[in-house]
Amino acid sequence: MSKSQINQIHNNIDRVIHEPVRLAILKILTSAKEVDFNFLLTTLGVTKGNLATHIKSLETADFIEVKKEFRGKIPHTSYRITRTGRRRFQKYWENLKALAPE
Amino acid sequence: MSKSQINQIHNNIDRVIHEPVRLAILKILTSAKEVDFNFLLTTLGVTKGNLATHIKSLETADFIEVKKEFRGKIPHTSYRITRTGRRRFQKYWENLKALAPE
DNA sequence: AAAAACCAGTTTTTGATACAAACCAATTAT
DNA sequence: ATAATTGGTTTGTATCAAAAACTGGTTTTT
Repeated sequence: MSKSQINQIHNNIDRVIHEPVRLAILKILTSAKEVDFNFLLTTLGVTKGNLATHIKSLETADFIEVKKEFRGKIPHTSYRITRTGRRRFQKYWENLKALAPE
Repeated sequence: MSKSQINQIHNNIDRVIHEPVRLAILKILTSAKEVDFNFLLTTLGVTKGNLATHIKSLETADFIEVKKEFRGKIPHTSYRITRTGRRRFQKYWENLKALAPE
C-alpha cells in the first residue's frame, strides 16, 4: 500500500459513523427494520441524554429517519435507517477494511 | 444477535486503537518492521503536534516502542509495534467485525 | 561571525463532543 | 395524593483530537 493510499483512507473515515455507539445503532438498524428509543436504550446500555445526542447526529447527517406518533396517549419514537444511510454504512466498512491488520 | 452481545461489543471497542490516525499508524507498523517520525508525518499528512500526541498515547498504552538514537548529530526517532500491540490490534478487529453491516 | 532557516520533535492551548445529570410534562400505579 | 414511570430534552462537564507555539539544537547563508 502506498503513502497516498493510506492518507486517503484515514481521512475518509466518516466520523459520524465511526463513533462506537453510532456504529452499534446502525448495525441494529441494518438488521431490524424499525426500532424505538427504549429498545436502543436498553440494548446499548447508555444514558438517555447520550442516546438522544447520538440519534440527533445520525438524523442530522441523514443516516436515519425518525417517526413520532402517539400510542394511545403516550408518545412513541422509532427509527429506521435511510437508503443513503445504509449505502454509506456499507461504504464506511469498505474504507475501514483498508486499515485492518495484514 | 442478542441485546447483551451488542452491548458487550460497543463497550469493548478499544478507544486507543479506534482513533483513525492511530489505526493508520498501527496498520503501517504491522507491515513495516520499523518506521520513523518523518515517515509517519508525510504518510499520514497530519501536523507534528498531532502526530506526537497520537504516538504518545500508543506508547503509553504499550502498543508501540520508541527507539531514539543519533544519526550523525541529528536525533532520530523510530517506532515498532510491540508483540502485545499486534495481538490487541488483531483482537480489536475481531470485536469490531461484529458491528459490520449484515 | 551572526543571522536566518531548518530539523525533529515536545508542550501548551483551543475547540469540539461524548457523556451524564438534571429537568420536564404527561401518565400510570399505590 | 403522591410516588414512580415513560419518553424524552436541555444543560453542564470532562475528555481529547488537532493546531499552534515553543525548544534545543544543526546547517546554511551572507
